[in-house]
Amino acid sequence: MENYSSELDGLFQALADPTRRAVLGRLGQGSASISDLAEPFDMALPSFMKHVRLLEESGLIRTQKQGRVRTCTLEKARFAMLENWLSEQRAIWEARTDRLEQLVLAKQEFLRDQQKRETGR
Amino acid sequence: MENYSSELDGLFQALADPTRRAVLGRLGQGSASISDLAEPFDMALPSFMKHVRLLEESGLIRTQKQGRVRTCTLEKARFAMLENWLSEQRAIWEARTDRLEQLVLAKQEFLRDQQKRETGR
DNA sequence: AAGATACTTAGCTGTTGAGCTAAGCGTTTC
DNA sequence: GAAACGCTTAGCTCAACAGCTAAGTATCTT
Repeated sequence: MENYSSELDGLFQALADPTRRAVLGRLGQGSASISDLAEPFDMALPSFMKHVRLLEESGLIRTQKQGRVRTCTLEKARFAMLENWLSEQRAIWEARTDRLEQLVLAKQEFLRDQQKRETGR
Repeated sequence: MENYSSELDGLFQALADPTRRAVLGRLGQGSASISDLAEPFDMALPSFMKHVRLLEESGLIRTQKQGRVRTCTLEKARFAMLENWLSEQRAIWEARTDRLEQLVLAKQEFLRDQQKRETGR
């Protein structure tokens, strides 16, 4: 039962490796079998499989086996979670800007009122 | 001398931890000192410092010390690198769609030509 | 049925990550 | 100048990660 935060953990963790990012790139061009995916990498198959499993656990890919071949597919929808997190961050920055604007506006108002008081108008 | 890929490694690695993401959120509201940042977390200061250092190494924050206080600032520009990577991925997907379209178009053309041959026109 | 193929499991090694405590250092504050 | 403050360093533990080899299983192919 993963919550939002630990899903993000897994997502970013999965992306923090060049092999796995390369696999995602490859899968962006279309589904592929494990050994097709593994071929470009100078790595023992069991090592490569670990990357695939991590990617699957993070939700970035789906896999299914037919006969002796396991086919991997990109789960494009999962990328929305990243966009979403980025938006959240930006929203925080904007909120701060809003607050700054409010401060500035409040100060302007104060100064205007003060001037009214001083000039009697 | 970090290259693009290892910078991404560091970036995603830095984001793959809830404490660090929370710090980024906090810094989105404005700069803060180490101890201000550390206050919400039930963690020894040296442990917390490691997170800060990782964030700084990833380029997501900048820090500077005045007197005994170190102030941390969000490096918003760094987030563009994420957007950029996401765009790259999307571009790959789109390229694939283009190729599919070309296949479909090629097939249509083939069928049209074939029909011409069969009908003699 | 034998052999090749495509993973899969088990288990080991070395490195990195996340946390801790204890103690140190430079800067205020009193 | 002593004490308090705000980090900082050093060094330890435990878990997770990235890689390996060796051997196993299930599915084609011949």
